[in-house]
Amino acid sequence: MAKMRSRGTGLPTLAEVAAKAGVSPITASRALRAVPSVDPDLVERVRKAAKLLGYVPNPAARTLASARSRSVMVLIPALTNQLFIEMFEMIEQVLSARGFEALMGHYHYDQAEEERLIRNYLAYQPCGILVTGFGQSEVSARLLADCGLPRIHMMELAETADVASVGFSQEAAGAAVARHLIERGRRHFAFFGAQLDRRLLQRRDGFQRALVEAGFPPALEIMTPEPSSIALGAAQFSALRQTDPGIDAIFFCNDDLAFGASFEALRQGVRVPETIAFVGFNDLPGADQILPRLTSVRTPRAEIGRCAALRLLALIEGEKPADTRLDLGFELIVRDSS
Amino acid sequence: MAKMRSRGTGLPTLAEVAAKAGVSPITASRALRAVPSVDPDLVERVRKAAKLLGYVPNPAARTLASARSRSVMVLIPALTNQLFIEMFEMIEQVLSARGFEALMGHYHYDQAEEERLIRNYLAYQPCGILVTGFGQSEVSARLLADCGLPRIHMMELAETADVASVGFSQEAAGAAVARHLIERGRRHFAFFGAQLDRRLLQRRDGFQRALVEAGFPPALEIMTPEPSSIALGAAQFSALRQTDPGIDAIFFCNDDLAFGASFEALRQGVRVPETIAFVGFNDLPGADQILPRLTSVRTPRAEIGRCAALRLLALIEGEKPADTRLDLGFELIVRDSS
DNA sequence: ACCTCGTAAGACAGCGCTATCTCGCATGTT
DNA sequence: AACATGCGAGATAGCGCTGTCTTACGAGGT
Repeated sequence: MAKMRSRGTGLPTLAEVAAKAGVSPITASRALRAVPSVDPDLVERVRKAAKLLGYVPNPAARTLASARSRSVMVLIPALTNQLFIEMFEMIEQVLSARGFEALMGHYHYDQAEEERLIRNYLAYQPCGILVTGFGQSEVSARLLADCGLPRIHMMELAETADVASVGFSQEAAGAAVARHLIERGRRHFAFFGAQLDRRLLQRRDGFQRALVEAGFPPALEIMTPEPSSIALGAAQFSALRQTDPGIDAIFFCNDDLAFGASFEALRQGVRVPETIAFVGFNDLPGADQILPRLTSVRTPRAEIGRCAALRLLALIEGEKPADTRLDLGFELIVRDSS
Repeated sequence: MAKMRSRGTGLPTLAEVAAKAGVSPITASRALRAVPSVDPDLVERVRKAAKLLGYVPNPAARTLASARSRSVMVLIPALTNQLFIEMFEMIEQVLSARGFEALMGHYHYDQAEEERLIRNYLAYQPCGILVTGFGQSEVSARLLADCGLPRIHMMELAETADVASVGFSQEAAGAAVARHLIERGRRHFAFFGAQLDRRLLQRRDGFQRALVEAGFPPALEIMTPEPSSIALGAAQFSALRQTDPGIDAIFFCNDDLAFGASFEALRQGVRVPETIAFVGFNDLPGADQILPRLTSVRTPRAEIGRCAALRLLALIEGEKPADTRLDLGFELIVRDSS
């Protein structure tokens, strides 16, 4: 019995479970993996033995033997944006309900870091990939394509039909904001951007295009590559009031910028929406509480996470993808700030 | 050479690297792990070959062979509190700089979920554990103790010297807030709590004790087990104004509650700090921007993450722990709200 | 009664790596 | 010169599990 010593962690091995159930290790393995060709009675016995011993399969051994883990690589630009947390939590929930795990990595909106992450996580032999958007470096894109793993891009919609994507049209969202502000009688527009990732630029493009199509000059762009934050929004707004007091509507690329600007407006006594209208993006918690309550674009991040995870699991299980593009839309939530 | 086929992911194996460098696999393994007894020239050659081929070690094989991974289990109550994100990012940074990885799990402040997580992650054979606080279930505590892995508790300080901890005194922080409010001439206190985890209760205890010691009656406690949020803070404050208009100082267990209350106060025309003083906790982003700028307790979460990770790595490398308790303190940031 | 066939259970090997033991060689000692 | 010593490099085995092949056995056909 020396061969059946427990693992260092104190967890039992499959062999011990098999011995307890009076079957061979292979049968125990099959029973626990729900391989169909096992006698239901034996399955029951093995299950019971496993539960009794507190058996947890060794994922390292499993991965090594099968050349495939039960983990899904999930790549997220940053953890500091609540947006991605909400998306990720849904992904995790769907995966764990089906016995999969999320191997989550975040790269601070940095392509090089994303590339390192992909390389590292590929070594874990994940069974699928969920990745945010399409802004990868060329090397990253090739790594993702060459590994041949099922993969779904989230938050953005693919331009071609050969890649699966779940998200919404960032451009359409930007355009919707423009139309709303025009409808409210605004004439002098600004766009506030930070971080400057791909999706933000798409929103801006949609916003500008809609303005131009309606006969307005393009909006003033206040852009910075630094991360979006409340303090930054306040500073940007303060600066704008100095340089361009005529602006009567601002579209913020993210709610936190809008929050900061709202605080600054209150401080300076600038009246929102009378003097200037604010529209945020994402409808983060607090948008419905701040003064004035913020008009914002509600993005379906949780639903994106859920659908992307479900579709990925379908691909992993060998299903043929029906639609490769899933547009979950967005919703403009009009509140007091516009 | 059939034995040297690449892995399914397209990544090369150690054997391929070794062949390229003209050494045995075992020497390549040692060279890449920086085992001292290898000729520097060979190390160089192996390194070069590995780089050329884009070699990434297979963590499953490594873990299986050595019965120990390079992963550290990191347990966090929730991802929705920016506090823990900041702590986690520091942990990750320290770990990855030393070639370790974080195996992060969050349990929605739920003991049962935490227990499941521990069991699952133990199967990954991590080399150490970073865990938030001391509020584990008995089973979890036993699992953690029995696995014999180096472990450090974060955010809270241990009561006994046999467990390592890095944090600050939540009680002392609560007491400091009480003293500050008393000093500001406040007389009628309330404590707003949500989530009701251990650390929150410690803060409350410190707050109440300091009030009583100064001769005041204990503060009115507005507590709910639901998660802390901006909307909740607004609702709690609104309710309090109805039931207890005489309260002239509130200590919020987390800044988001204070944010919500600040919005509601603005909406209702309740003057802060003239009519009522607000003190938050954690000094989250935005506390310095909101109206009025919020007095809050700045907690050293990033530093806690950094120190905890460094100390854990020291333990993993076999060092004897000097201090088992590391108190990183806190700072009361007095702003306009009190 | 004989054979085929399908199904359930086991045997076997091996995933990619590292712990451990072994060996060869250069160095130092008397 | 004979021997002990140390050190760098290789050989060997095995981590815990699963893919694949093999075997045992009962059912069904003639």
